[in-house]
Amino acid sequence: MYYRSLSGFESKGYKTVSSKDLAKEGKLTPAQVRKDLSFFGSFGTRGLGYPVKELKQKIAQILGLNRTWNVALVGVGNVGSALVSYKEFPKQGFNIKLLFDNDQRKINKNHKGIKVSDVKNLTSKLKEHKIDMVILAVPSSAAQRVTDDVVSAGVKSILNFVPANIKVPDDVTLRSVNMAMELEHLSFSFVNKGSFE
Amino acid sequence: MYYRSLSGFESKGYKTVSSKDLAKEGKLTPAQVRKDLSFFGSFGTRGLGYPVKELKQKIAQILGLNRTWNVALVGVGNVGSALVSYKEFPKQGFNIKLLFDNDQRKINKNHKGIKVSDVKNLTSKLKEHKIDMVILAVPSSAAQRVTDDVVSAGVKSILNFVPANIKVPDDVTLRSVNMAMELEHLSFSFVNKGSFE
DNA sequence: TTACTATTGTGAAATAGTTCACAAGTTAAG
DNA sequence: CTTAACTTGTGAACTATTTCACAATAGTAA
Repeated sequence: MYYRSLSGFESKGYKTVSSKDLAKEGKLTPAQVRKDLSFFGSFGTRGLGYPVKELKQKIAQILGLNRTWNVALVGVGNVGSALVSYKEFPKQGFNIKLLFDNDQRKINKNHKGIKVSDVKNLTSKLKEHKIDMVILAVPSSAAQRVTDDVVSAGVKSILNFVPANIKVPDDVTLRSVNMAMELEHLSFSFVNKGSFE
Repeated sequence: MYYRSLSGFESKGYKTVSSKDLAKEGKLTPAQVRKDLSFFGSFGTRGLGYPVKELKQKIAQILGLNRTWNVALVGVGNVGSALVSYKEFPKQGFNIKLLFDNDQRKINKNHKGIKVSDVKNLTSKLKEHKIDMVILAVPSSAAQRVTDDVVSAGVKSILNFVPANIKVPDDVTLRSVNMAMELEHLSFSFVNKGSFE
């Protein structure tokens, strides 16, 4: 979030920003901002604030955005297709290099300039192309099976869009995005307006 | 998350589950599960556990899943198209009733059985069809403008897929999904493996 | 009935996270 | 040079969340 805010301040021509400025962007307190940043180091100057460019670069380094990542996507359905075209990914150094599906009608066809491979060759191709991260967008029924193959290829980072409870070993980072859950949040807030939240 | 776990236990034929069972599903402690549930009431039986069906129904009620919601989607691009076809939405009672775009080539065409309307008529149509929630999948540059129209139509719940910092009044619930941020999480974990986390 | 095992619900204790408040440093104006 | 306005970095205070631990039951078997 700070990274995105800083990009905004940078394009507005700011040379420095205060913790107060950053706080306003994300509904935080200035103290929170200072504590957050000070966890990683002492980037600001008393009386002046934080240097926008340098802080942005520091955060890029912390987030691992100052390199490129080889990403593979499994499941070229509705969600998968959308992600292939998602422009933010390459902008931040996440390059989708391989696509996989199990549908013969899709295999070997080009999809936004990338040839779709048979998911049967998943493990070998992931190794061969030195893939760092895998995005899962397969049907729920196939999710665990595909995940096991991805793990056996040595991939340590998985972004899961399947609404299923997937198990991975401790040394693998799994992050799940469940769009239905996001709408459930809204309906919860709606129903319980004022009570909890 | 509990709702999803309970669905799983239900289809496996469980009549009751313990806090221990539920904890295993979501990497929580049994104490956490009991505290979470007890916040909303006392649903279990000592010695026995929680009745799966009843607890699931209770959570559905808490989340607002025991009714249907009228949803509109603005921006029928890559992400928007994927969401229109997302099967989990109708399963949980979220029915996409209206689609909007500003591209003349898309307007009045059918998209998965729903006619795409001109975004010019957004406010009036949202009111007319009693829309409860709006999903935003427009380009960043249009996000705030569209949001303002949505708010002025009286919609109180917005799910935003645009990677931009959108402002809404306090009485409107805005939830944002930023897919690039999800990959940043993975790269952060990768780079800082073992250090923080 | 009794003994034993399972399991909830919940105060109390322990951890974790946030905000406060202020010394220390920076800039600008007179 | 002095004063005033800012603003960081960070212990200390405060607030919130999680875990512990145990009384209170429920089920089962002898």
